[in-house]
Amino acid sequence: MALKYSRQRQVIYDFLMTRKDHPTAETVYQNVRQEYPNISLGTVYRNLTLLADMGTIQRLRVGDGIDHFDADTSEHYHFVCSECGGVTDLKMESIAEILETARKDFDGEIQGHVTYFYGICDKCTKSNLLRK
Amino acid sequence: MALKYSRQRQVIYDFLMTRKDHPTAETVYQNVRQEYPNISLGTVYRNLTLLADMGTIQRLRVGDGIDHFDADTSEHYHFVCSECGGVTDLKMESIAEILETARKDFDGEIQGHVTYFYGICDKCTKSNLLRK
DNA sequence: CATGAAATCAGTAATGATTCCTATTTTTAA
DNA sequence: TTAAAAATAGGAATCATTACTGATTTCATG
Repeated sequence: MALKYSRQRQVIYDFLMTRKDHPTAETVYQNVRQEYPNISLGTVYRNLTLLADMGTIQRLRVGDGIDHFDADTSEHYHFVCSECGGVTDLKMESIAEILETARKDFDGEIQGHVTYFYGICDKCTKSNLLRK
Repeated sequence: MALKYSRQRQVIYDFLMTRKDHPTAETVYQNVRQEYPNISLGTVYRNLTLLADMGTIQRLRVGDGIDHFDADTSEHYHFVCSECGGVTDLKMESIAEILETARKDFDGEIQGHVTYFYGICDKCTKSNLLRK
């Protein structure tokens, strides 16, 4: 039960901290494999889940059916590009007040909310212009 | 390309309209099968996707890895119980203003947002009390 | 430092939701 | 009535993720 150190977990976490694009488990695997050639995909999944359960990292579910991971656990929001599928950070003031709005007329305990925004990212908008 | 009537699609949509608990494809299948015994699961998936693409129904992704469907396409929010996994409607005033908040400092076009709330539903809270 | 129980691992098989494929059936415009 | 287009049933395939297993690593304790 007690957590023991593991080189693999360290490498996975270190890698995730270098990225701001919220990679998937597969992407983490492909990258970590560069310096740790025989790490297994199962180990990547297990450790990402472990880290997420501990609250050390965040698991993002943005509707594309694939889990994304984020080493930044501070309150912030995400934007998903409908064209390239990229997931980026969205710096904005807190919208935590929507919790109060939701609680107004609801029986049951509202503990939190998940919000993400979607549209077309800057990069895709620009490359679309070039294409015309 | 042109849409043709299909009895199966009709039955699927009719069933979905009777439910307010946002069933999954599997649940739709199990129920529709009662009155239409040899409908196939693939047909249910195909039609739910078709209806969602047309905007006739809504596809909900609430983080449990299974798609839920809702015949109510009006603006409203959803609550997911962390205990029983149930998805229920949440009557609350519009929080569409968070789009403006998000647009303030973002390069790229924000078209919409997905928000759902989570916690413990009334039913689970009450049955938890009984258990103590 | 040695050691052994617990944790972790690599590799692979299994799972589960969803999509794809194909031969057959249904719909519908002409 | 008929034939092209759309839809279907049934089953195979896909893909992200989880589970299993025997080997390896970690680390508290002697």
